[in-house]
Amino acid sequence: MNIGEASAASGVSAKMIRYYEEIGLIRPVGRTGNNYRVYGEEEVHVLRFIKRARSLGFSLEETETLLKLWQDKSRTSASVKEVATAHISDLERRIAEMQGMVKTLKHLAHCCGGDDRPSCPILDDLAGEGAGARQSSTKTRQIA
Amino acid sequence: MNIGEASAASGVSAKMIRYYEEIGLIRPVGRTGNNYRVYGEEEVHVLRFIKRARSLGFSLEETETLLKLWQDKSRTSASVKEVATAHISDLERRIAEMQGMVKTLKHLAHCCGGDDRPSCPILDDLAGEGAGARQSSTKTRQIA
DNA sequence: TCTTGACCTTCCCATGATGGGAAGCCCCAC
DNA sequence: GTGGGGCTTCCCATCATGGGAAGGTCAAGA
Repeated sequence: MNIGEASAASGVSAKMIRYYEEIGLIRPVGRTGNNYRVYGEEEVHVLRFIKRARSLGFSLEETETLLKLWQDKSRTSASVKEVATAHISDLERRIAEMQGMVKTLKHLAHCCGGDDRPSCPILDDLAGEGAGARQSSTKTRQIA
Repeated sequence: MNIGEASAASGVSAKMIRYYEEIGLIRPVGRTGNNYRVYGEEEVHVLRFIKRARSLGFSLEETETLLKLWQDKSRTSASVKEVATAHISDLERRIAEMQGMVKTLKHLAHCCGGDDRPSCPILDDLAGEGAGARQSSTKTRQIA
């Protein structure tokens, strides 16, 4: 299987497959006489694992950890769960941060006429001249 | 005011102030005889505006747009609101994406014993061998 | 057989926003 | 005058991904 076929079979771009090999996330595969990389079902399986981990928001570093745990038959499920729960916490932290932004922005947008006049509470807030918006704004500031 | 004082007064690091100047987000300020940048209250006000916009998640490009609108006395509040609502939509899309990840991950973590045994539904899912988890997984895949 | 197009290879560059750090100049206080 | 801290510019790193150039290779069709 060429890199293009492995890419199609795994959903990982050829560019990324080479990159993953370069950074040591996956092992270098064999080459044909013309220097083309050759992939088998096992390599595609690994690539799909990576793809799936990435789609769940795991970083490449976390993905590497998970990949090693996957291949380590003597792992404990606790060690895997630990990686997952840490990632969940990180996601939830970022979600809360963004929700704080949304809350503030929605309030400001709600207060903004959205008409032809220049007067705008959104800009007033950004300029530090916000009247009542400073309440949730301060909260957002603390988060960010 | 030196760049260090402007940094302290605005909350923007000196490094970033120089960077913002370099990319044209803020105008180059005057220099003293020893080539030090000199800032006044107005520049600090602009820096605080940027800081606040960044803390609400606006990109530097969006921040530049907002900054220009702020300085354009003939702007319409509608144009400002448009930038804000587009950003809200973007935030909400990213939040939903991450919430999908969290949902899937929590389900998997819930199914994982987290004990000394190697059997792990989390790894099974990543490996594409998930039994029931494929339900919400598929959803996450569509989002990501 | 020759050409053409679609592969593959490596290498360099760009993104977005920020930080780290080196080398060198400058100023103030002691 | 010396030391420490501030300023300057310049280069590099992050994280994951894509774009594109230059060159080799293969397969199919004229």
